[in-house]
Amino acid sequence: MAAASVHGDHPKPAVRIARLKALAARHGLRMTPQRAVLLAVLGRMSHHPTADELYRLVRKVLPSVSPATVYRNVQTLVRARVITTLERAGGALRYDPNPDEHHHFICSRCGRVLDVYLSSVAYRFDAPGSGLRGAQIESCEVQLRGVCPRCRGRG
Amino acid sequence: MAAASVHGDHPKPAVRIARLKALAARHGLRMTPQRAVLLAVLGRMSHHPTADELYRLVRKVLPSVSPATVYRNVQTLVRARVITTLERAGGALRYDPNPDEHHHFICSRCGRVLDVYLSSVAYRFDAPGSGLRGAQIESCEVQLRGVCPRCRGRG
DNA sequence: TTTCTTGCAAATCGTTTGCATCGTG
DNA sequence: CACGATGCAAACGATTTGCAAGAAA
Repeated sequence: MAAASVHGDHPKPAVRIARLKALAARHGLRMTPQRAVLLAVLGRMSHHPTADELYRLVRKVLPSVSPATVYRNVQTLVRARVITTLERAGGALRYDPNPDEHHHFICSRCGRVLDVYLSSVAYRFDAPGSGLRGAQIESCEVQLRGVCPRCRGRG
Repeated sequence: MAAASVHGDHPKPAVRIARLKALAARHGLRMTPQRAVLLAVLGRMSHHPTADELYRLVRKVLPSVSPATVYRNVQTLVRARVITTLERAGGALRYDPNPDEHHHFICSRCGRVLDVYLSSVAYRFDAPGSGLRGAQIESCEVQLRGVCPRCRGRG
């Protein structure tokens, strides 16, 4: 679990965009102008946009793009594991363009979601017999909740 | 973090319903017939229903109940911290009637969500300077993902 | 030239709201 | 009796779909 890269400052947009495009290509996705712009937008993004947010950003570059195209494309990208969806209920679906393994912190005051890098996560089952005997566990995501630095600063 | 109760088998419905009603009363919620039935339905439930699912169940007992009433009531119950919402993106919002502290396992094959009881969760920040310095962390939920026992049995 | 993508418009799904009425505390 | 709760119906936002035309590979 957890990689060895330097966190806190992310790679440059150009690098991230190239990574996303490479991932997309590897999965046999055709590189249309719409998709290229979408990936460029995603690669420049450090937060967790909704599909509609992405649509509006793509439209700035390709004014004739259709919402359906963006909505379909983000789904395609999720299916191809180029990006992921944020597991946050309520409101519009949010996407996560950060391909590095990470966890999330949700501010209970302002709702912001911050990426969190944990170098080790350990847990123990309370009652080993519960309901998971025989399950195959593949991944583990931690959601921390609390008050973000910005909100704390304001009292 | 984590309590000392026996898990794996849940308390009887009658006990759980009483607990939910007590919680509701403590928050000054009026006990209408609709709300009583909703709580009874919730207390009998071991999975994570959508509001619509709850509506259909309540309607079996109170055929004239309105969807709006059920939708409003589940929200009210969440606000009063009688139940919680499941942090699962996509599709309809799901509610969690289990008032004990617990975590979740999501089956990547069938989508089922199982309650998981962990007696200890430990983690360490990778880069202490990241973006959380100054944040106040209040809770930590773990989402495990993998293949559930039932799906594994089927290959 | 085959197959994946797009744009458009309509449809759908889940959820919320305004408002007059009702009933619990 | 006051205020919270209900039912109804309409409104709403987010997302999905069918389909014909267009363009990557």
